Amino acid sequence: MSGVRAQKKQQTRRAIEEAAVELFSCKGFDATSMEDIAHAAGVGKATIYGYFPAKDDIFLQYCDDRLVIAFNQFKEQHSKEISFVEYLIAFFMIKFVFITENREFGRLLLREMLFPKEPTDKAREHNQRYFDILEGVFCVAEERGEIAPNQDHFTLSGHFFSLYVGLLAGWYSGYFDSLEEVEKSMRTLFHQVCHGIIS
Amino acid sequence: MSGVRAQKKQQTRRAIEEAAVELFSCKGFDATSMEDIAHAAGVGKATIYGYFPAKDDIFLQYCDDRLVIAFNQFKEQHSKEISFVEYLIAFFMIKFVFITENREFGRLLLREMLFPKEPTDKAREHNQRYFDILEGVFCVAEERGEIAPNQDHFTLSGHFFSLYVGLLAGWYSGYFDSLEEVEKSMRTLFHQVCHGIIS
DNA sequence: AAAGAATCTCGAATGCAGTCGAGTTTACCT
DNA sequence: AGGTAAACTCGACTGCATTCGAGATTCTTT
Repeated sequence: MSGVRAQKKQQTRRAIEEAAVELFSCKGFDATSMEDIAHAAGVGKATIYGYFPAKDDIFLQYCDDRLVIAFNQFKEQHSKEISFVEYLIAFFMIKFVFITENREFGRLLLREMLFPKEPTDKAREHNQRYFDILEGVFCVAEERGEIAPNQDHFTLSGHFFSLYVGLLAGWYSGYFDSLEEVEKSMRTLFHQVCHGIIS
Repeated sequence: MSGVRAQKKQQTRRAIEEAAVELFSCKGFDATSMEDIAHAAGVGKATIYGYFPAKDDIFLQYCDDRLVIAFNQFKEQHSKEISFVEYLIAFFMIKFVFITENREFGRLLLREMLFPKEPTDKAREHNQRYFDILEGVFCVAEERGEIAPNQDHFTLSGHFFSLYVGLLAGWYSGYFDSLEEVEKSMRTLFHQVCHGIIS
C-alpha cells in the first residue's frame, strides 16, 4: 500500500490551492503573502514550494483547470447547428467572460499565457486545446460551404484568436464599458474576417 | 535663477536611465538590482525612486521614448504610394522588430501596455499614437478605393492591431522561427482581412 | 544676508518571494 | 522486525524592491 503518502499529498495540495484561491479572491493577489497561504493551509511556507514552483502557478493552475471545465460545458451546451460565426462568438464570449470575471486573475493568466518568459510545453498544450476545437469548427464550416475551401485552419484559428486577444487588451485598457459592447465589436470584427473589407 | 537644481535633476535622471538601460541590456532585467543601478549612476538607492516610481518604469519609459523615435523615422521613410496593405505590413513589422529586438524588454513592455493593472491615460495616449497613424492610412485607402467606404476606422485599426498582437503572442510562444515567417503570416492574415474568407 | 520653506539625498529598516539544509515521516527490501 | 533510501516538512536564511525619516542642499522672502 503506497497510498498513505499519496493521499496525504493530494490533501495537502488541495488545502494549499483552496487557501490560496480564497485569500487571493478576498485580499487580492499581491496583498496575499506566501506566509498567509501557508498559515491558512496549515503547512510551512517552504512546503508550498514542494507543490507549486511559484506563487503565480498556484492559481494559474487553478484557472487553467477551471477553464478546461468551462470548455467542456461549452461543448455539451452548444450544437454546431448555428452558423460557424455565431458558434465562434459564443465560444470566445464564454472565455472572455470567464477571464474577465476577476480582473486580476485574468490579467495574470493572460500575461503568462500570451507572453511567457520562454515558450513552454504547458502553454503550447494549453493553446493546442483551442486549436483542436477551432479546427473542428472550421472543418464543419468548410463542409457546409460557409467558408472557402483550402484555407489553412491554423492561420484561421490564429486570426480569430488574435481578435479575441485584441478585445481583451481593449477591455483591460478601458475601451469597453460592458460585455454587450465587447460582443458587438466581436461580431463586427468576425464579419470583417468573413466578408473582407474591400467589397 | 532656479536653474541649478533643475539642471542637476535632468542630469541625475539621465544618469539613472543610462545606467539602468546599460545594465539591463548587459545583465538582463531580473539580474540587475536597484543597488547596481544606483551604484552605476552614482546615487543612493532611494534616490532612484524620486525619479521613477518603480524598477519597471525606468525602461518602460525608455522603450516608449525609443518607440516614438522609430515611429517618426517610419513616417519619414515610407511614402503612402504603395498599397495600404503593404504600408501596414511595413508599419507593423518595424514595430515587431523593435519590440522583439530584446525579448525581455519587449515582453515587459507588452505586458504592461496591453494588460495594465488599471487603465491609465499614459497607455491610452500611447495607443492613440497608433490609431492616429492608422486613421490616416485608412482615409487614404478609402479615397483610392482600396477599401469599402463607411467602415469604422477605429474598428479597422483594432483589427489590424489585434493581428499584430496575436503574432507577437505567437512569437513569444515559439510558433515562429524567424521574422520572415512572421511577415509571411502577417501578409496572409492581412489579406484575409481584405478579401474575407468566404469567397 | 539670514532664516525658514521646499526639495533632494541616501543609509537603514521593512516586507516578501523563494532557497537551504537539517530533521521527520513513509516506503521498500531482506 | 530492522535498516536504509526516498520523499516530505518547515523554520531560518538570503536577496531584492520599496519605504522611512533624518539630514543636506537649494530656493524664496524680507
